[in-house]
Amino acid sequence: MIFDGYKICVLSGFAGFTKMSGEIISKNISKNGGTIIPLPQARNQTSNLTLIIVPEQSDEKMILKVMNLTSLPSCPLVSPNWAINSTNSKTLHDPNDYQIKKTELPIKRQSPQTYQSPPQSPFEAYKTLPLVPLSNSPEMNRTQTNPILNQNNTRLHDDLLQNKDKYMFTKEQPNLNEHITSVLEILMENYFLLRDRGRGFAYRSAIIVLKSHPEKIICGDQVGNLQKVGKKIKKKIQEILETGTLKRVKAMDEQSRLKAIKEFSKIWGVGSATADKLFTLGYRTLDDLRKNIPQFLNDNQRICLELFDEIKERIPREEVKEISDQVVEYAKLLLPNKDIEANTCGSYRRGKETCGDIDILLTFDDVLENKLFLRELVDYLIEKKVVTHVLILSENCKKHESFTFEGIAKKPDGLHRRLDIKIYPRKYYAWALMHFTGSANFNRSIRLFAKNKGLKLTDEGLFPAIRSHGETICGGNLVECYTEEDIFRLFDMPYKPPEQRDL
DNA sequence: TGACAGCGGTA
DNA sequence: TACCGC
DNA sequence: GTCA
Ligand SMILES: O=c1ccn([C@H]2C[C@H](O)[C@@H](COP(=O)(O)OP(=O)(O)OP(=O)(O)O)O2)c(=O)[nH]1
Ligand SMILES: [Mg+2]
Repeated sequence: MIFDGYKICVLSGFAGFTKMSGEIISKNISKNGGTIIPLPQARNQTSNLTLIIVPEQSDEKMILKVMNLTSLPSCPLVSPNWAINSTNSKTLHDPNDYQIKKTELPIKRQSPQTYQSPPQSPFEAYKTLPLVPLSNSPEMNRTQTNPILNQNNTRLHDDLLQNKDKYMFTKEQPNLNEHITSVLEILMENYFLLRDRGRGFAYRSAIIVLKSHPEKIICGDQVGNLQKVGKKIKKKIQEILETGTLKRVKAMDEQSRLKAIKEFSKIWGVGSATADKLFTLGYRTLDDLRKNIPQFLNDNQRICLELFDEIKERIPREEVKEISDQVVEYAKLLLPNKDIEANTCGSYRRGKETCGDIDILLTFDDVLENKLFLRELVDYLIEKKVVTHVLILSENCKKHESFTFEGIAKKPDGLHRRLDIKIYPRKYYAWALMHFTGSANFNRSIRLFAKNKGLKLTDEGLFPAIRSHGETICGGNLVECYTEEDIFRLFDMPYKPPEQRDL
């Protein structure tokens, strides 16, 4: 193990080095024999540390502030690239070559290890092979396995680790038009709440286009002929650029009906229709609801009203990981002989600092033979006081292949948090991972792309879509994919890391 | 003038 | 089918 | 609201 004996503290979350990157590096160091010392402990025993990994762009002042120390520790400060390159090449690189500060290292230069050619990731191997072209041609509806994807890769992996170097430092392609989309999003939400689905869809489509636009729009004529942005929306953009807001939004803010509906619909299980009904019954605020709980609210809606103040809070990334780790630990305890692949998805996987909920994907073989597993896991989590409420516990009734839990969990002294667990058999891993990583708008976008090619993309695969009057009659699986890269390749698209799927 | 992603659960 | 949420 |  290349990092054997190394005690390393990883500082992240500043100077352009994200916490997610820090987590990935830490995970890799542990996997390769190193010991990660968390910051709180590291503070008290800096002399015990072999080295500290700090952001490439950090300086002394920032590091002192993050570590809450008055003077720099004696151990070397090393760039994350040291760990990345070492793990990638499976040889220990000399930390001296990666020092952030020029202080001489007490570490002695290691003699180079016996050379091993770095094992190519399956994805790398595909790179040199010809792409399988997509087409609408009728041959497509034959169930066929892609010979390229079929070659060697049956091993699942946490692609977060596999692709770390691909995106850890890749420049994010952030939404350059947030100044516009943030306003349009309010409009979109309002229209959906008012059940004006037409305008809701219109703004949603335009927002997706604007968020993907590689250029910041600062003047009206830059809009040009962006898809889905027609005369009316162009005018709205113009107004936003001039005034920073929209008269239409201001006017809507005055509507007491909309204001109340918006409030009510934040409760899990309460949508626009129920919210509207509540308003008609005379309710105006959440407190009105709490004082006099409407009879027609079901159990789940009541639970989520009760816990509203806690559930509404966003969850710090660290806590998402803690609860995930708990859930996964119990899952593995329950099926000790299974090789369970666990991924925390949703906004967590996309690298967000805070998340609306916790989305856990569990994958293993023979899900069908373990129909009762999710039920057992949930019972176990309830017993262990991790899960406090069950909202939905279901098995995919038609085929009994995938399973979903939606509920509420918390850590011992923590707030109540929304928790989703999904279980899929291995053959759906890549599709389910992509689905559950989102974002929802990213899914809409790529699914529409597939649809326009005569295909149907779901959490279970890519299928030929033979449609008659909106009905979809589909044949078998189009192609097996084992990694998200495989899926992007199928679409002939460059791989997009999760953090760039934030549409 | 229909579609705007595609799916499962609940009532 | 309407509604709701992932 | 926008597009095919
Ligand atoms: O309408 C939806 C909602 C969700 N998803 C997928 C993508 C999404 O990323 C994932 C998890 O859903 P969630 O509602 O938790 O969204 P999130 O992206 O994790 O954001 P948040 O931070 O609000 O949880 O499920 C969809 O495909 N369609
Ligand atoms: Mg989520």
